[in-house]
Amino acid sequence: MDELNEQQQQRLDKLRVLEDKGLRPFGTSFSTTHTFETILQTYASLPKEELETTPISCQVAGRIIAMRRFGKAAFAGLQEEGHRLQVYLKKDLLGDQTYEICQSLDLGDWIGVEGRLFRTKTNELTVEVQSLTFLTKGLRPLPEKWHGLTDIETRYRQRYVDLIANPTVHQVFRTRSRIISTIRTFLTERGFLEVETPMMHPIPGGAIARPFVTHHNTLDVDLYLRVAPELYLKRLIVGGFRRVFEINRNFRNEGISTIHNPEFTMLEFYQAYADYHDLMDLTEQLFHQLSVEVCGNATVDYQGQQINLAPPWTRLSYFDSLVEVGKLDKAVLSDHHQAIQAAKTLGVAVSPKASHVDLLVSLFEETVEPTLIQPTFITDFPLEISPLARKKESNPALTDRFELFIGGREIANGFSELNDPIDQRQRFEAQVALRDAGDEEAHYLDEDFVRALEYGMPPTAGEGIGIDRLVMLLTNQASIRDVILFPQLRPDHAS
RNA sequence: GGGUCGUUAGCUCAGCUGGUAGAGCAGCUGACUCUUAAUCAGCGGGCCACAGGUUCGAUCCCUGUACGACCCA
Repeated sequence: MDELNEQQQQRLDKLRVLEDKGLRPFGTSFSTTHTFETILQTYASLPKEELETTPISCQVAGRIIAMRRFGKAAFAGLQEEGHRLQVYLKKDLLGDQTYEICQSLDLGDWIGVEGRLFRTKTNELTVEVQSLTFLTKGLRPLPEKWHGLTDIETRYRQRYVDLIANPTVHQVFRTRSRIISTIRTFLTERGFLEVETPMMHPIPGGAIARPFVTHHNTLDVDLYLRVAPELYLKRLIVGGFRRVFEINRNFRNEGISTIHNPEFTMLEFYQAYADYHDLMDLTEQLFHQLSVEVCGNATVDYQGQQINLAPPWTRLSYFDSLVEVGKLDKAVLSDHHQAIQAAKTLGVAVSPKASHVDLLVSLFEETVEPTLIQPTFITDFPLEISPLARKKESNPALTDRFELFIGGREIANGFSELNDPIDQRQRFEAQVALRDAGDEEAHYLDEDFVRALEYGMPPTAGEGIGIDRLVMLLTNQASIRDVILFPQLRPDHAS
């Protein structure tokens, strides 16, 4: 423990005083009749007179976050689950002994109270306390009441303090939970089965990304934290599940930014007999429903931009987007030297090893992606960067794939799955060649996955949706760290 | 990895060209039985992120380190 400051010492002293009075500073249980939320909802509009003629008793508990004392009476603000309720402590109702305890209460302490609801002169719904139970002593002072806790580093490192001091933060994480449960219901209602597949993979696969490595001692093998569940979910389609989904963590050993956390939550779902068009339709429905149910409107404000999630959304092919949105010369699409020139003109860094498709990817990220504010499906991605997607019948250099962009960033990725094991093996081999040439993000050859496809996977479409970025959009948060309870930070050696 | 900025009381922040530090809230003591940024009177509280350097003297100038934010790769 750190060296105690003055206020911590005073709180420890008060704890001893409570003990001397025979009270437990860290209590056991307390039964409540209401949550603050139900009280505030149920009685919000009940007038003063009615509360007096038909008294309502309640037993509630919360953390003290405000205290205004008047000698022989006091008002305390309690907080529970991000909601606030005032209680009135009066000496002649509580008795001398209990009131003495009230006088030593600190901001941060937890108490339970029993009493009657009334409205004050200023009409605030308040509990007039008849008896008080001390629940837990808080040994550290709370942040300040006006500004709360604003230091970003402390907010992330000590999220518990952030949640106490900033009710809007509390609200963001409640909304996050609502978003995820709405997604579960949406998919379950449509016949999708929720499954759990391994987080530790002997061969990392399913995405182009660098994995984290760990070691299993008894088996004496290296295992990789998964970069995506894709290859396991498709094995389940092979096994005969018609529609499956998984909402869980992926781990990618990459940099940290306002839109990247090393562990992040991904929804992946797979639907047999469907193609990528079906999934674009389904995605429009899902996002529209989420927006209406969670935000109350099909249009959401994201960082000052109005984003309309009502379908239908723009659908535009990858190549067309480079020309129409990115304003690049059409020759760039086919001519390597033109592409290099375009990159240089735009100031995009060009590796001498970069293939033509690598250049197009960079040009897309530079000229197209940031401009896609309204929901847009970009379709028909090049084969080389889509090693798990089905070839387009009309053009085998492309795939039946889409990515969804909203607010200038990628939010989802889906495609008609490649179910031809012979083609899949060739694609893996091309990836292995890239890996041998030094590309650490390229795929490994997963023999067991190819074997699964050899047993026959029905035509299937699959999609992944980045849950954290979706939550950012629907809660209007600028940084991924504001939608992840405990974002990854460098270890803090000071504490 | 590079650049810019930041780190001062429990919290939020001031601190001028270098002379060993201030406010508000919170805390403590006292007054007050309908306050809600309660009010009034008084009082405490600091390794100025850390380590060096320059200087008679450093929160302040210089170098480095740690952590964070933003931008770039």
